[in-house]
Amino acid sequence: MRKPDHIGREKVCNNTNINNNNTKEMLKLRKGLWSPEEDEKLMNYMLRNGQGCWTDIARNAGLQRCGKSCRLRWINYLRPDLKRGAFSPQEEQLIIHLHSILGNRWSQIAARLPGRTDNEIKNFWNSTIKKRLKVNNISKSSPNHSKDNTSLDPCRDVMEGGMFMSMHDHDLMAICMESSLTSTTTTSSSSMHNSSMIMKDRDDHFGIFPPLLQNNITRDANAASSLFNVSPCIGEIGSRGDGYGDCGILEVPYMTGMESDNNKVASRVTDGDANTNNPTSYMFEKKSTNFNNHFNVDTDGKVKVEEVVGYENHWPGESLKMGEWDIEGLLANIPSLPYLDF
DNA sequence: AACGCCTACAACCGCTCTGGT
DNA sequence: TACCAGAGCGGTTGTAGGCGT
Repeated sequence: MRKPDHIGREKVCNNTNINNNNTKEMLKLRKGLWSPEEDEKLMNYMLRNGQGCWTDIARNAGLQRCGKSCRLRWINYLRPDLKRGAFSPQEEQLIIHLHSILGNRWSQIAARLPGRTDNEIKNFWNSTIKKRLKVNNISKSSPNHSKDNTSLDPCRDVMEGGMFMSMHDHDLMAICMESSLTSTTTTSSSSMHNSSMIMKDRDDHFGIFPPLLQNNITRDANAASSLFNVSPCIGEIGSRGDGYGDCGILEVPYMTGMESDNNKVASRVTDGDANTNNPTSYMFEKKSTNFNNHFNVDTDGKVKVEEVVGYENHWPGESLKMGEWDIEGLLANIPSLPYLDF
């Protein structure tokens, strides 16, 4: 990409961490691109001495760089365990998947992609994935497509456009699951491409959780099922008569606690319909004692969403922040993570 | 060939967090 | 408890190189 700045720019490093008494030293600190010589110095020092105080490393390695700059260079470029090159499709999907759960927590996402750095992932997201999703959304939002008045439904737009909206960081969340299928639909797996699982908070902020991408629906749905402690399925979601109905959205008023919350509705996509082996059926199971308040199980055993329900374990005004979630715990249980073949 | 626009990504910047005193 | 320094994080910027005209 950019050529190394061999000449070197000697500027004052604005690192606020630098002791103000070291003004003379600061004036010598270089900024900008690293030269091969600097890389070699830092690499050699790190391999000999290992990681320590970055300010000391910068000084002891004979680098006219601030510790912060050295740290960044090591982490993002020099580290021996870095995996160079383009992101594989698997990595890409995992990034999308994790981003739907973690948001812009690049370091946490990077921690689950061996050999990749947060900076790399962040750049990849901002330059490639974000744009691609935007393009997808625009192409799906053509006049012909949007003349359907249900397009006013943000959930539908988000899902059909394949666009990702960041999940609101706080408030209660509902989970929506979209399927272009109905119980009577017979489809190939390709018909599931636009299926998404949406999280919605009470302010109608939506976020996909997780995004169900082409050819990955089973995997992602399994991830979701793991997060929500899913048990065997008993029915297939149908539709309801309101704005969400056409796309078969399941709305669950509150999701929390993940493992022990009795008030959640399990959801899952299975490899086969319980009756028909339809490979693309959404299956739901009652996890709540209030299940029948929210869903009707008809004579065919099909589940229909009837109404939004109250709260068993959490009163309506109670808010929950993403930060309070046990993200580590959640991610530890995602069965789809091992699919990455590193 | 020259020019301009676009993209990818390295690096910077500013902020928060954390641990030590 | 307050303060400080270092580490770490996420957002943003700058620019080399690719690509189209």
